[in-house]
Amino acid sequence: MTIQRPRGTRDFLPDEAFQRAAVRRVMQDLLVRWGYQEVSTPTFEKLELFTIKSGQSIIDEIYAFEDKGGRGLALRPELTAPLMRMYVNELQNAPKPLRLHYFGNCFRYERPQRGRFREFWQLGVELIGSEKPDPEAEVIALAHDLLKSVNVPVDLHVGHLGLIRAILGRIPAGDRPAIMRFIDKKERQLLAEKLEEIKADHLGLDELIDLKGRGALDKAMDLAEELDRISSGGSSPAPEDAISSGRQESSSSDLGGSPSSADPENGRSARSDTVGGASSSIREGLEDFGELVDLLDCYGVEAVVDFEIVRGLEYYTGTVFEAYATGLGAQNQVCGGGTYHLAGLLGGKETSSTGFGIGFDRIMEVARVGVERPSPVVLAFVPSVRAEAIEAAKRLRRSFPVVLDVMGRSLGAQMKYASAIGARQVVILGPKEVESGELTLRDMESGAQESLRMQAIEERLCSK
RNA sequence: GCCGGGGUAGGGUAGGGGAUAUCCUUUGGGACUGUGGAUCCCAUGACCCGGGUUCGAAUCCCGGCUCCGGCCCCA
Repeated sequence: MTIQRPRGTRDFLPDEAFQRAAVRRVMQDLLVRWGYQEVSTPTFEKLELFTIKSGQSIIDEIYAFEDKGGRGLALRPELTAPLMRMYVNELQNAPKPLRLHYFGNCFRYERPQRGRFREFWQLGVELIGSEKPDPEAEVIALAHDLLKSVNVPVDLHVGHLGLIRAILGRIPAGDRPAIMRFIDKKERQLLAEKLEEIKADHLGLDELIDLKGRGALDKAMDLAEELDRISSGGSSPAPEDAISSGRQESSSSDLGGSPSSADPENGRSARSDTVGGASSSIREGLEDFGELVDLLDCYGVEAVVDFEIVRGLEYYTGTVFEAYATGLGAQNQVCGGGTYHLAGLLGGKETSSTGFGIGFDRIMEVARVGVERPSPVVLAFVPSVRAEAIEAAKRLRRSFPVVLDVMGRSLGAQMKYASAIGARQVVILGPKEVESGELTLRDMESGAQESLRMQAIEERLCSK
């Protein structure tokens, strides 16, 4: 039996490889036009880079291994963390903001299905150094334009995590996993029951995640103020607490005996000097978010405000967004991103960034760029003038792709081969041509032939 | 990790407890060494893997691998 490729990996034959390269080229051209420079990082990294903020369930999906020196390594499961590692290592003193883009393969040990593979490609950007509405709008508009440039029709949803995190901060840590799960699974009935059970139904969580489209923002503001009133006097945890506790709950399933650092009580006492400003910072966050939505209008980007977007990543802090392609079945999310603080976690100066990743394999199922793979010109020759044929091919290759027979075939067989590989033009070289100094150019579709000098052939075929 | 459906030459297929496994296509050669597509001839090439039942398994049974789709999960 022959050796099969590993599960969840793919071979890309010439047609598909060409299409992928064409789509990639269109998108990368656009990225460069927006001033985002390409960078690339290693295929494998230290395992800790990916586990630093994650629990066991995520580690289970990583292709991790030990090298011969006993180092714990991992094939990268995504590219944001490696990019931020690179930033912290080498680019912290570069002028801000930093506009970077990447295209690379990633690996996850998952069950393959449509639009999901064990080796897959991501294209994305990170704008490092700011978190104001302006950079966020730029990044979201860029994501929108990128998808549009390759004719991927999408629904774009933008949300904000500030308020939902504040509300979760007031729910006992042990109940959060179930609640997050119900939100994610869109189990509204179960969510409502659970909120009632733990007497959290007055916090506005279920109302919040229902907020979509026009007017959602104003209502979210109302909810924020209401939240303020309910929690009379300084019991609101700072956003950072909500974030850090959010991390713990999603990464471990046995919260019963988990460290009490996840308990808002601790965070509260440690941060008692900041509590007064906490809820107002939520309002500020929402105001910025409103400005972002206005800016998207300026960019001509249609986006649905959607407070149900929570994203799986724990390091997102404010604005988040996702794009869903129409007509892709179960795996229709093709793009996701938001604003996050990762540099500090990786040992650098705290810096905020906004970025997104596009699932390249998923968009390839619907992307169209309208270019066809060109086939080379065949230079067919009579064996007696092989040396001259090699010389002629060398010259013509400066202008266009040329292939020469290497099978010792007759002229007729070379013509047959040219036809089989779809060559549109054949240049014929034999003793006659060598003598006259003019080559024969044959159009394979019409069968028309003419004698031309080398330069004329170059000009003719280049202009096509 | 769970559920369902598949796996016969490079691609597509027929068959089916018993003889050399069917056909189309592709590939290489030839008819045909100065002009392709057609036709003909020749050649190469397969029962996913392992175990079981059997005198005999590609066929039946079990396990595995893998592909497709749906869950779970999704940094």
